Amino acid sequence: MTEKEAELCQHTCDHPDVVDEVRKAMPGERLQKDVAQLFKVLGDHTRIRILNALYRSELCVCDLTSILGMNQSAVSHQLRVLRDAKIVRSRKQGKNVLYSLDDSHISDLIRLGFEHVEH
Amino acid sequence: MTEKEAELCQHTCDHPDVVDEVRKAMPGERLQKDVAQLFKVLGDHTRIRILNALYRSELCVCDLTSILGMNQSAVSHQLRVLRDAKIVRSRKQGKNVLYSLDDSHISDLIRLGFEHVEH
DNA sequence: TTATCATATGAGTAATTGTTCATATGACGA
DNA sequence: TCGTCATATGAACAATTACTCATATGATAA
Repeated sequence: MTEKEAELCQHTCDHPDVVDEVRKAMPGERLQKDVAQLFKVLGDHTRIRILNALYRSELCVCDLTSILGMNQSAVSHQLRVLRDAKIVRSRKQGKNVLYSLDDSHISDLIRLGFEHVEH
Repeated sequence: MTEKEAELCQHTCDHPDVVDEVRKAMPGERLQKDVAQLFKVLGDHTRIRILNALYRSELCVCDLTSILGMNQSAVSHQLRVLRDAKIVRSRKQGKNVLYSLDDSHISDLIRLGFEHVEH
């Protein structure tokens, strides 16, 4: 739809003032993109399983591989996504790399997600 | 990785007991899939923008089309995704269909998401 | 050093997804 | 009834993504 069409649409609608108000109250695009990105990273079965495991304990890649019953490469790839999103952090310990949740906000988010789904 | 390899991996790792504990404490697969699905639906820029708009007011498709500056078909498609996920609900009013957030849990989730991103 | 183990990563691929275009549905006013 | 408006939906397409395979890195042990 072109901008002109959207404009027209606004005029014909029932609540042009509400629309204007909402438009002004909308958060910035950057912020909304970041939030969408955060949820997108949380929105994957494998990654949710990883986070549930890390919610209980700091674990190495090998532990996670075993817990999830997946191949090590797949787990590492997903850990990278989680690390890039600053949802988990890692530290080296000898040959192993130990992962843990980065932030308590994340646990809250996941908990709330489970609460919602469980009704 | 085969199951046998995963098994082997567990033995070589530093914390086989922790791994066992975590494995037992993991939520059911169904539940984890549902949570991942919920976050996945929230994890899209357009849908987050729709939810932010509806957070302020009940709105018809036309209002949303105008606020987002997108074509009507795209908005309708995303509303369907949100409706299927029971994140928004709709009611008819004459020619229009009015959408609103379905549940306060959802507002909480989104608010938490923004709080996290804003640091 | 060399062999082995834990982890990371690039390429390739199949599946999913968001948007557009065209069209359908269904309600209202003339 | 007819035309118009608001919304919904199917098909097509481009972009993204999760996984696998093969290989690289980097640390430890012999």
